Amino acid sequence: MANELAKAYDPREVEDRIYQFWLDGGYFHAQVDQGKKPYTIVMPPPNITGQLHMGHALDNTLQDILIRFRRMQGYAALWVPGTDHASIATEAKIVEAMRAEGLTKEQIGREKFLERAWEWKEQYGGRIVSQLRKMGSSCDWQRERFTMDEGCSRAVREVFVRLYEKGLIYRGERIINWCPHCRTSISDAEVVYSEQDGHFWHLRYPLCDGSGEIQLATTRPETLLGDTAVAVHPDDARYRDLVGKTVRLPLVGREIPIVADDYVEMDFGTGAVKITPAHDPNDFEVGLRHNLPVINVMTEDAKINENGGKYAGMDRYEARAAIVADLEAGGFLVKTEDMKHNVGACYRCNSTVEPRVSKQWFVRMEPLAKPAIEAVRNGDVRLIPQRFEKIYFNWMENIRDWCISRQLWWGHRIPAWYCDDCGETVVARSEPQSCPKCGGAHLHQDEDTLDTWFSSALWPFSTLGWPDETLDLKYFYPTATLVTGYDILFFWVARMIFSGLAYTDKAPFQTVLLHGIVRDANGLKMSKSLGNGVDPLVEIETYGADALRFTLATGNSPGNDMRYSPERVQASRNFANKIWNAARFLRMNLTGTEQPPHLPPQLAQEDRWILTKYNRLVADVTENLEKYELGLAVQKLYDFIWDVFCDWYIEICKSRLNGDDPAAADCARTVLVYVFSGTLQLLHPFMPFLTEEIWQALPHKGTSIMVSRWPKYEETLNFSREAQAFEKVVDAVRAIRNCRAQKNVPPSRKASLTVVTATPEPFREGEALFRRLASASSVTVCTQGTVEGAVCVVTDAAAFYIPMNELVDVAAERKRLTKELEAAQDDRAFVEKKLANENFVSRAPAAVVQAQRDQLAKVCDRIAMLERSLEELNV
RNA sequence: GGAGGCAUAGCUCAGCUGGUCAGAGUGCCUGCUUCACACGCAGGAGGUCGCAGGUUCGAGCCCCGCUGUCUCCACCA
Repeated sequence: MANELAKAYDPREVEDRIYQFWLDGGYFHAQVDQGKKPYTIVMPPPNITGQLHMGHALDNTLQDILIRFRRMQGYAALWVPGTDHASIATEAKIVEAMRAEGLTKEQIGREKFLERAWEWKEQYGGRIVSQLRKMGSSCDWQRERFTMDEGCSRAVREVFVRLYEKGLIYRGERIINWCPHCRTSISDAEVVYSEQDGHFWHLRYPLCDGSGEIQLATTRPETLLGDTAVAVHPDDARYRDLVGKTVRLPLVGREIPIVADDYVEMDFGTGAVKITPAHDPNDFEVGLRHNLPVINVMTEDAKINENGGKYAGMDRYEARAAIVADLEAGGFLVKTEDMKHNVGACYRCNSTVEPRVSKQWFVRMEPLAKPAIEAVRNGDVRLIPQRFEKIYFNWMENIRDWCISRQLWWGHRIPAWYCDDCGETVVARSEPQSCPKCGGAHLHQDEDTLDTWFSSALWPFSTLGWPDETLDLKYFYPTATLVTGYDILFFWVARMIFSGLAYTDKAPFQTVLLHGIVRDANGLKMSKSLGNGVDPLVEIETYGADALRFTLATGNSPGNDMRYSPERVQASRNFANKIWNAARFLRMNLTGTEQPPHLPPQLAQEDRWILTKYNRLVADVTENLEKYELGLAVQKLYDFIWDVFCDWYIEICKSRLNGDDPAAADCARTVLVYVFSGTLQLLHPFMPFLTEEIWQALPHKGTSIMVSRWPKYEETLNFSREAQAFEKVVDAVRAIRNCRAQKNVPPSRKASLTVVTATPEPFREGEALFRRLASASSVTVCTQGTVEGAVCVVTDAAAFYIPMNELVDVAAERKRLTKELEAAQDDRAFVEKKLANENFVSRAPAAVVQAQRDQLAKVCDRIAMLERSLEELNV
């Protein structure tokens, strides 16, 4: 504590210094140690273009809590950090930056573009990493990885080749989601649907034989240019005779068939559907079944192409308007309805996606999904909270093939080459020199790159050396826990699971801890466009990283969203300050010669009380952390530190510390340090900076709290009988304070105190406590007797007489005591009734019944004392 | 269309395997220049744990239904 006189904790003075101290000590680095058990977490790699937001802050806080906890428990705790190249997001940013210079990527070419991209990565890739340090993240920075570094890239090529060789990767003309703005395909998972106002245009298509027309409706009339059929349901009596006939496509003039397909819903619209195989996923399927031609009518940027006749060159919405106008003019438009419908948009740029047939690479999912489902079903991978398993199964069981090729430059280039001579496709780990089929020397590589998530899916093992059987991989893999938001369960978690199983034969992690989204104080999602995001770095600057971490860990249960409000961080900051001041108090009372604490043989009752409570805390916090109940653990620490240790134990110790018995003062000091430093250790995973700073200033062994040994529950510290006895004293102090407060007697006004009790020991020993905490000028403890004309306070264990004659209003006293008596009698009746219930006594566990009996005895004692007091008042 | 979450003090939320579980923070009220802390101390008010049933000796906690609310999946043109 460099600035130990400061009344308030100043995190800005502490945090960077402490972080550097940890770095210098090498405490973050984990290595293979056969004497230890491994505990591994791989960090969800943030995008290199990204900046730290509250989601990262939460995610990394939870991970750091777990990793620090396990490290202190003696595990070889490895937290692998890294960043993701985020192909589509990064490429978009670079393209945007180039536009400011008046350049397009096509102008400068692939090679130059990639140079720029790497420069960009060098410039900004470190930003988020340094922001993570501000959080106190104890990652092993020596192992920091990047999804496009040599090792990860090698893993990507290896996986691609293996899957291809197994027939699990194929290339084909299929309908995919196309983003006209990003100009690339995107996967199903990358499409975000939202309801929008639109129209439902009812059209008539005339039959070629002149015998009439068929009516149908569409929300996208511009796709009419690519229609190659009209479909009706095979059971639909209305259209049965029309199947096999042809219609003349309005505006285009093409003759197209009417086909029967049970994809059509008879009850919806007119029961007839125009079929555009090139621009609708369902129509594509229909097209396959009926061997329909596929006519692509759009360009990459969603303009009508040369197949669109006079509409060629128009933007899709422009064309829509023109076509509707022409249909109307041609008498083909029956009516226009308003209709809300779901429109898919690119999750990156929010442009409306255009389904489009194109040649792409796909991963065949079904064979991969099966073992991934099994791994979760049989418990090899556990999701927390468990309800996400259902969501996971639902997705995995209905999964479709994964489109993995992207028409982007920034990313892992697909390791496929095509022979210019014979057209052979060669998939290989490295560039082939000649065509294995025809021997030709001219090959060119596929232009596309892979979906970012293809490389992220390998993250748990590619970062540990896979495909090589490295020592790290053997020791640290499979990883223990994966911590991430439920929002990327499909994007990432699911894909890691099937990837791990497919390539390493092991599930990549045992437990997935899913957390929710951090929302603003009003419950809205934090977003750039709303401008309601709270910057974690600003919060750290204002309140400290520990306060931020504490806020994010508190009151948060797995899988649930949380709200972030300034009041909550302030409360956390106040808690940090409370701890700081407790430490100041200890420092002011230490002699400077203390050794790391050993407990003295002679303990006061309050020492046994606090040690018992502390010991319970050790057990509880440890258990909570092991069960991933981080929010419960931190709540218990808060309660113990503030309500038990500070408000009671420190106050109680002041008598001994300021008294004239040096042995008693030593004893108090020792227990204070013992309990406090142990508590700091328990709190360290949550508030690492503060706890380290204070721990260093207290008597301690070892170099850093973060590598100190996690406290253990000790049966020898469990003095439950004495602790219970002391609770009676605490209760008494509360009751006396309560009474004085009700009568508005200031603490400065002392009065003598007479305790009448059947169990005098704890009260005799607690004499000093009554003087200090209950404004007693003197304390007399006896087993019987009364004090006339005194205020009487009654607890379960004793009656307390405080003579303050001038304040005693006999009538008011009688009323108060009567009220208390009635309440106690109600309690007694309640418990008696319960105990009178045969079913309860016979069926409830013995301990529960006994607890009720004890309760009854207590209430009876209390009633007796209250009755006696009332009698005395009447004398 | 399918699945799920949430509904507990004015506000924000905890409450693990049913039995001192009716809690915390914040806000509010009343006192306090108590020698660590006003980012504090002491005391207090405030809830039929969404509604209606059921299981049980006993239910915020388990089951069924309903209402409100949020989310995810599917995508009927």
